[in-house]
Amino acid sequence: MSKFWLIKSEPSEFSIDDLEKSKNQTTYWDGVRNYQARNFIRDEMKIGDKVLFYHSNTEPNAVVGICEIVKGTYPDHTQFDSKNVHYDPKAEKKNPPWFMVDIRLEKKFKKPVSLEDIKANPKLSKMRLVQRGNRLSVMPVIKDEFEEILKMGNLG
DNA sequence: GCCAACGTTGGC
DNA sequence: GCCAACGTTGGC
Repeated sequence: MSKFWLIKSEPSEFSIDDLEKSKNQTTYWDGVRNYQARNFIRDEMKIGDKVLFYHSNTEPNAVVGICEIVKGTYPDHTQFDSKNVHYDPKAEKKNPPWFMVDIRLEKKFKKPVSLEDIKANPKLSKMRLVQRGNRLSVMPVIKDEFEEILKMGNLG
């Protein structure tokens, strides 16, 4: 039974177009440095899970595509790389704190589903994305919400 | 650019 | 373990 997720990225850092241009339209999802998000990645994300790709801090903020997890959780190598912005000097190789998965682009929305549209849809009012003070870059989404967003993006 | 809402850090 | 100070996220 696969699960559903939403992951955020600032398009200036890594956009869905960057993912589209990546080899095999696949990338590793590095740089998560929040324990709650880490727990989702480490403990719950599985190959075959579906992921909404969300652009944050941009105009418009929107879900821009769907991805699939194609490689399960493994240590995020950037935590050990002192030249990387995500370097964590406290990370120990024997017991790495940070993990990542690989995602592959499945579909890019022709019409992105904007945050505004999501907020306007009562069926989506319980999504963590629209709840107060939410700052998680990785969050679970329930099946009904996932399918509703697909419909809104004309992919249902 | 502002700032609310968090998470993290570190002194005690 | 408390909590003030600080840093970050991310919508607006």
